[in-house]
Amino acid sequence: MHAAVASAAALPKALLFGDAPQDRPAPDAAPVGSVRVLAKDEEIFAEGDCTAFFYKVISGAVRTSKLLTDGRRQIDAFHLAGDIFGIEPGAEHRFSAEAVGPAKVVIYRRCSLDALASGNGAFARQVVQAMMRSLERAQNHMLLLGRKSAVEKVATFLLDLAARQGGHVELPMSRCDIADHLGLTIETVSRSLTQLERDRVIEVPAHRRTIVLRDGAALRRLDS
Amino acid sequence: MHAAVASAAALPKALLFGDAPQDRPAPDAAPVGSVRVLAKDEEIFAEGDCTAFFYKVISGAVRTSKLLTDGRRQIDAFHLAGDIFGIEPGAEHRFSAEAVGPAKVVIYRRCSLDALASGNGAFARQVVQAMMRSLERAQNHMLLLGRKSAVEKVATFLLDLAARQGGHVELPMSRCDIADHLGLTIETVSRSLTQLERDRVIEVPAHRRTIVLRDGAALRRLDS
DNA sequence: CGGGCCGTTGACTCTTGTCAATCGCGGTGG
DNA sequence: CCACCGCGATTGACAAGAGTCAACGGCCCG
Repeated sequence: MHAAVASAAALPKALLFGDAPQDRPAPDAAPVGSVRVLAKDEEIFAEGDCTAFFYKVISGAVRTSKLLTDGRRQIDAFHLAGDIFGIEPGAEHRFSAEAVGPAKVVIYRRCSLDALASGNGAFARQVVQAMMRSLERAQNHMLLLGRKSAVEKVATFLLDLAARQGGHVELPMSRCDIADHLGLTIETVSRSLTQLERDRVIEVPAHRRTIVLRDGAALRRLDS
Repeated sequence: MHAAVASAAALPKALLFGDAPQDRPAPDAAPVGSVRVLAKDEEIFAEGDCTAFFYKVISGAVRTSKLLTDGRRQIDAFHLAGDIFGIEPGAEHRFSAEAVGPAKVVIYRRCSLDALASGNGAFARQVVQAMMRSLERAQNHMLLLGRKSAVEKVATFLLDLAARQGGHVELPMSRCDIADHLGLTIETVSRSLTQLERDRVIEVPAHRRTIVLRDGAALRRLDS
């Protein structure tokens, strides 16, 4: 069984019990730039919601993911402080987004996107760049998903996180989230970390949420 | 022509041959580009090449792919007639592109992309939409790569191709290309097709480059 | 103290990859 | 015309990597 199903309890309640439409931000409720404070696993938007807004992470981490009908989940990306997410081409979100832990996001009206058409502002450029970065990340991620082994996937993931966090690695997400991001199971993620630890490439202190990169060169070799 | 194909072709035409040429400022928006005729496997650009141009397929098919250092390849997408490819965020291509078989492409200068920053309305919007489509495809593909079984991958691939070709499936690419697109090996692709054939879901005439979809419902079930 | 999570580990299974043989087709040259 | 060759695709036997199922340990929190 896949990780996502195994840990049904960890999935947002909204997913399991259905989500009353009024639970979600009403299309006109949020002014540009308002902040929303989120609890762990709280849903920001669901697959199929209309794309009235997009978001920027202030603190914490957010995951965007898709589901197959049988519950298998693919996390597209983790978004950390400063990242923009939720920009989509169509009228409906094709991903759902939830807070990984307690988090804060700023909400922007999607129509700000139309500034692209008329706007030469710095903001428009920033939004377009965010989109391009998403695309770039998606492309790299496809290579990872389609062609890398479990250990390589984990190594790439750690290096990526280290680069985005400034050298150290503090995992804001669960093994289940990591597994769904890398197209693996939680057991395989765990075993890969154990193997990297055995090979003295990383160290994983007892809390298991911090990772010390011991041999960056070895990691980069795995990253190809 | 079926709706799906018409809409796929409509975007590029609007983008590049817009019916209101006068609202595009001339000098650095793309002049209708020169045509390049390509032989099978001929390279259009390589990973690392600078992104001076982007392209539209006139005929044939083009693949964009990435390589790991050990030679494993992930094909990002196949681009058919009417498709635009080669738009990238950075100064260098992070993919290589080659013709799948004999093909023709139109070449456009990339500098038209800079229209984004200076805010030329219609053109900018459409380029952004093309980018968003790439992103959408990338995202769907990640789900496929990370979470679908071999048979499911092949089923999805066939349905996608059928939608883009107007209902029938004529494979312009080799099993090897398909395998690299789906994150499989050629043997597994072949076995999956054989299994679908055994289950009377598809038929594969002797040339092995045409596929008849016999049980679309079954395919869609596999597609989830 | 007890229960629920989360993560790790072990034993086993199974899908997919690997390696190798074969088939069939199309082109080529005797 | 036909034998030969090369390439792409298929098939089979086997190996291996990852998934599944299950047990366990630590930690937090009531």
